[in-house]
Amino acid sequence: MTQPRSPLMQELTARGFVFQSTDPEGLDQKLQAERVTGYIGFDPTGDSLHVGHLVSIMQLRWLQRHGHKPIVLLGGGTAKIGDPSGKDEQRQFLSDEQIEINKAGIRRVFDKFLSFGDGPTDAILVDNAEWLDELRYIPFLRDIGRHFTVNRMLTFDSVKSRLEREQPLSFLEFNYMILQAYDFVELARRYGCVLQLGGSDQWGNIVNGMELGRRLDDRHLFGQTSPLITNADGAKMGKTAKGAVWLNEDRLSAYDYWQFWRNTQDADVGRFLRLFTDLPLDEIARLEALEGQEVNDAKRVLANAATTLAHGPDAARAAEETAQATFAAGGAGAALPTLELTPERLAGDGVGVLDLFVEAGLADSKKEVRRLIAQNGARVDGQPVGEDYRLTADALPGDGLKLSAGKKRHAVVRPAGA
RNA sequence: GGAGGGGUGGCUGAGCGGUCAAAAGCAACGGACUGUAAAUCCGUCGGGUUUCCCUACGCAGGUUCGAAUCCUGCCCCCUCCA
Repeated sequence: MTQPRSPLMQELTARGFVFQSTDPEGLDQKLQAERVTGYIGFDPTGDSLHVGHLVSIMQLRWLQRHGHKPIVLLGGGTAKIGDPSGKDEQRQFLSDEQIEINKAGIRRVFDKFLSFGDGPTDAILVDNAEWLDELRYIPFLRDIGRHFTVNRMLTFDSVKSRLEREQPLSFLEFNYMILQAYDFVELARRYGCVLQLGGSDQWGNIVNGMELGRRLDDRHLFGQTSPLITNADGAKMGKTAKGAVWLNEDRLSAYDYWQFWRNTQDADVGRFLRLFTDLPLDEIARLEALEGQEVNDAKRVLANAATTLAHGPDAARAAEETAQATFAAGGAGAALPTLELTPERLAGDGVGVLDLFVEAGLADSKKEVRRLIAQNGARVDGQPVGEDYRLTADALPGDGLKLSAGKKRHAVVRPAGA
């Protein structure tokens, strides 16, 4: 492929967002010639998005920053069906109420990354339930269904893999790709949208939409996918002990989010800086070249930049200060999870370690605390404690004590009201 | 509809009357080494009022001193035949 000339394509290519493209040259030319409207679809199957979605989110952000118009398409309609490409199990049906809750949560995430409004490059959020819920079956089959051959549909990976593994594929799910293809056409008609982005698993769906647009309206639509992002171990990124790394503050604190990025493996730092921050490429190149202990500086920059995007500069700064106070100075930072204990609880014998650690969220069960203690991993104010340790009122200063489970997990206990 | 195979801990997957809270691997957690990295090594890995008790091998019963293991019924999945 020749070097792209449009700023957007240069940016996306240099940062590693581009995997496959239906017509790279054509898209590049169009991007130079005019303002392009592009979209990515998100299924509102959860009330937040996680770092796995970040590659898509960042692409929409770049689209907007380079003067084009992003559409966030929420699959309120398709969420009722479930994308068969995922796993073997059929998708759970979501209630309408749940879908509304999820849409609101997702909208909150996008508010951080895009600017919405009525202007020409302002992002808009659209729900495909708007047109899918009203579809009439026979007209849809006649107008849209005629353009799909089952023969072809059977060759798409999402379907093929199901069939090959002899996993059931319901007719309901079989329709997903048609509806997604139809979404693209509908967005093209309503908003002049000509570009669909997505993960590499969406290639088939994207191509379908593009072709449907050509057959139905003689439109030239473009599609482009991004690579599946794994970490240097080859594991899908964004999985931690507690599950997904959420972008909503109420699912994952800004401090934990910051820590997630701070703990990036050395080998991933450069790639992640390019994908998940807005930092200039030459700056990233400099950070990427750091070696040995100095890569920690790059990780801190990564954590700050990524946290600023998702939670704002204040939260990022607070997270960094807490990390600094906790790890470098061995103290306790303000953003650590905090357990408050009432005077009543602290009276007399006080609170035992087992309860203390469980309540502080550092262990899931008392047994786990026992295990921690047996392995010397449970510390109060930096000192290893035994199973018989009890926290009493006079042992708890007003500014609290630091509880630690292992070297990385910390919390603070303090008297209530202090 | 008929015949056969199977449902085990977060996942993969052994066990097929007692010594089974259930091998092994992965994941996870703690420790050592480091740089809040990776790799490596050691340890842990259902819960509790912890020499004992509770819950657990698809669900519900039964046989037995004793069942993840045997029997009956039900649910679900797979294969072959129709």
